[in-house]
Amino acid sequence: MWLRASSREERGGPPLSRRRIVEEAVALLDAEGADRLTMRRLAERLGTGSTTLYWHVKTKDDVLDLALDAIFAAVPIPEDQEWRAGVTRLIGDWRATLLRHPWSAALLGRPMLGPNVLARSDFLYAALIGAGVAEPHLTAAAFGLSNFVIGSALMQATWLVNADAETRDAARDHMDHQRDRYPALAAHGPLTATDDWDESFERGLNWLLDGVEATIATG
Amino acid sequence: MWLRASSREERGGPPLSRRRIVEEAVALLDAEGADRLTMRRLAERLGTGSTTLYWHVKTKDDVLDLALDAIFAAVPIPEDQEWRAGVTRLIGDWRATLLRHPWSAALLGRPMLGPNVLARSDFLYAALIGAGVAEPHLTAAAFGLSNFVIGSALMQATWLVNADAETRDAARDHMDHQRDRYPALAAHGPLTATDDWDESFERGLNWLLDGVEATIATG
DNA sequence: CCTCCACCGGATCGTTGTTCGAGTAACCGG
DNA sequence: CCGGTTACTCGAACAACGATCCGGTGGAGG
Repeated sequence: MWLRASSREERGGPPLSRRRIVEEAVALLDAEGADRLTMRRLAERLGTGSTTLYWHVKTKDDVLDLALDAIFAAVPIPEDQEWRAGVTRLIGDWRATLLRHPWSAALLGRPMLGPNVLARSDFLYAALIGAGVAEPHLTAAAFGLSNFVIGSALMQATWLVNADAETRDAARDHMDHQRDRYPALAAHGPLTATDDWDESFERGLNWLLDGVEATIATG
Repeated sequence: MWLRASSREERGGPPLSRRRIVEEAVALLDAEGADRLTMRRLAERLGTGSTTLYWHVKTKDDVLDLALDAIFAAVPIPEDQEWRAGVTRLIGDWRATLLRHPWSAALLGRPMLGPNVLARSDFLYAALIGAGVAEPHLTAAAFGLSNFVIGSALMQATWLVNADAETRDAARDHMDHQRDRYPALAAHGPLTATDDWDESFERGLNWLLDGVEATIATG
């Protein structure tokens, strides 16, 4: 009796569930990064055996897909009346969430079909339609805005979060030593400490929104 | 003598070199995708033992970094006089190369410091500077254009190349069954067969370029 | 002929995702 | 109260991976 398998309390809290697995996966990813996420390590944090996870989840990729969608729950769906304010807020929060979980940038190359992502994409389309954006501008606008925020977050996460200071310094030295080969890049490129990611993002976003807005009147 | 280790001809052509390894890695990635690239399989295609590769290359990540940079050799550095034509051509060829090697999209999350990438980034900065774009618009323009093409290629590679038809159909069904939950998305979103990736890309790119151009006169 | 050194690869280690099958606890109709 | 079904757990094991160790091998130079 007393030698039997550990009770629930000893294993740490509530029973295992897909929900708990995803929660802990996000926490693990936030704390240690993408390459440290292992089914065994994840199970250990949950106080269970590693193979137990496969009852609730089909593969590790499922865990990643679920974790990726889960973080977008933190992106509020705007309620602004003015379309541009709403879209700006959505894209900004979208980017902030991606940067708050830098491991997510590396996962953007997989189909995002979770409910949180779909709901926010639906808002984007609805906001643009409501603003009077029609095809073929509509698809271009939705794609352009999504792709812009994805690319921005991916690039920034790569350099400012995922890359350690050692890598950044090495990159700086690497460019300094080849200053004559890449003159414009060395003088004005990134890593020159004069760049402001947030401001650059906002400018680019406004260029896109200006272009979208210009298509409304003219059709 | 005749029973000794295989001669060079039997092992397949020229001696091993970092150059040949990268060439074969790109060929393997093109043919079978990113998850099928293995040091053992790569060595097999080269007619050598797997551990031999580690003499020419430090880790597998090095192979990926080298392969990623290698494909950008196919992006010509434009010689247009007009800055906008040159930038448009560069970004377009950049995108075409990423889509021709769909595995590259998943690797965009790692620092790109290879000579081919740096040379083309340098051209982008030089073209913008030559056009009269000054800070803070310069960084925003270079970032915006790069991030836009990266995001676009990543998204398109995800859906049209990496995802098999089965996944695409499943996604379509998934959205059809939830048409009431995501009305705008189901009616106008991607995968509705009315979307034209190339045209959408061009429109978004022109919105960005219009915005950049507008900053030249006003400063 | 000998020595050195760039280059090669078999054996091996530790780790990973995933499967198999034997378990156990809780519930349910009788 | 009981027999059996269902939901869930997990140790052992497998195949494949990236990487290292260390003993080779062959050609160039003295």
